[in-house]
Amino acid sequence: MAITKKGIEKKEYIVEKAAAVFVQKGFTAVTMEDIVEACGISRGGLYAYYSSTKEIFEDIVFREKNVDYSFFTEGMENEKNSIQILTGFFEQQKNELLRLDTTIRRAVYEFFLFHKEAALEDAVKQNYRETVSIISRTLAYGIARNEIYKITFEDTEKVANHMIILLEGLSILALSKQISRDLIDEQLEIMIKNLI
Amino acid sequence: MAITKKGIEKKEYIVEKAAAVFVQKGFTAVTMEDIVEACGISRGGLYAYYSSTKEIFEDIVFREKNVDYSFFTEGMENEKNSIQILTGFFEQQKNELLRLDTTIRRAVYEFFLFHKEAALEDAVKQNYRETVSIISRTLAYGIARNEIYKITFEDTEKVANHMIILLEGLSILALSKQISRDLIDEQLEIMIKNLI
DNA sequence: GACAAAATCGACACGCGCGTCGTATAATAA
DNA sequence: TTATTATACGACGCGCGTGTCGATTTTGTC
Repeated sequence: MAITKKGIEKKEYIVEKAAAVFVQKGFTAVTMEDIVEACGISRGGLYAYYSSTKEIFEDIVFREKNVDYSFFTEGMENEKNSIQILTGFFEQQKNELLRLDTTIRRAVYEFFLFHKEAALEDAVKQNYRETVSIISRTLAYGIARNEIYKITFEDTEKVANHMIILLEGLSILALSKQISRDLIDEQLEIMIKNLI
Repeated sequence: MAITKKGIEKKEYIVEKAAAVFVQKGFTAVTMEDIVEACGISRGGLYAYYSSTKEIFEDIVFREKNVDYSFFTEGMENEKNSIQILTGFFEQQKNELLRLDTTIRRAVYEFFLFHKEAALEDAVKQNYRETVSIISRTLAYGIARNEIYKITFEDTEKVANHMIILLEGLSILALSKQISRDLIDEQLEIMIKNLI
């Protein structure tokens, strides 16, 4: 069987193939039929592992590797300039923004707009909190090094939230209104300017 | 017939009833059947006016009255404080944010995530541009009155964009992660602080 | 009232996606 | 090899949404 490739779990295989479908069509529009087709397996074969698109979708999102924070931690350990660390992070986010239609993230947005799912919600919130935390610590690090002086230690969390919210806003604009690379650059620049 | 209420056009009636369905279920999940039911008319009756949910949805969005800018224009004409004008606008936006699940806007987000529709896109972009413009002018007005001094005349458009993007980000967070009223207040406050 | 035009109805045939289940195939053990 | 178990298949009946179209009702006009 071409399906059970040596050493690859069937579930992993399904999740991988299904992810491509969700990326393209979003969550709501996807049917079990679509996934059967994308996987090249039978209805029965699929139902043996998953009994709804929601189950599959959750699995995909949970398996998504979390954000990699080593960028921040290593930067601070090596005593790099805080502004450089943040700028690098923004650069990385910008690149993701520009290829948002090739990741599962767009489908996740759609999912949350009209579906409630506590488990997924918790996962996303957790991720959000972690990101706020690491940015916040980086800001504090920058303040301590006198590289960031327009905000105080008390502001770090607020400002970290502010940054992420702006990135979310840019995401939505990128998805629905096709904003330019220049606008993104310009906006990220403003954020830096509000720090130094 | 209870349907053709005196003086109300059939299309208006359909649009009104259908809007409630889209508000509740989003765009993708809605069927013609749903709308037939919501309107209390027959399949044939509906198809005489609209032949797809997309057509109806577009009509709803086009009929949505545009944002009311009199708030800004009147404020400036009466020489009100620019910060007060902006704060008032934010307050208004905040209230909308908090009841986003009762407006068509959430469905519009969903629509744009996975559907292309030039006409609708243009309408939304146009609206966006107008909002940037009026905020930008208000900022310039505030700078001229020495109420806003952390930015210059050249920055007004960038900063206006910045504000709207932040509001969009807050929208998404409000929809998917149930942010608190306090967080919104805190974030809007930061925007004001970056001006004065 | 009588007639024509317009509006409305709802039954119908069709296709699709669903979830199931008996059968067939493959893997494992004896 | 044979027996046992796990895995995979796909046909089936079902319900739902679709778009159509002839029949029916309402509206407008003389």
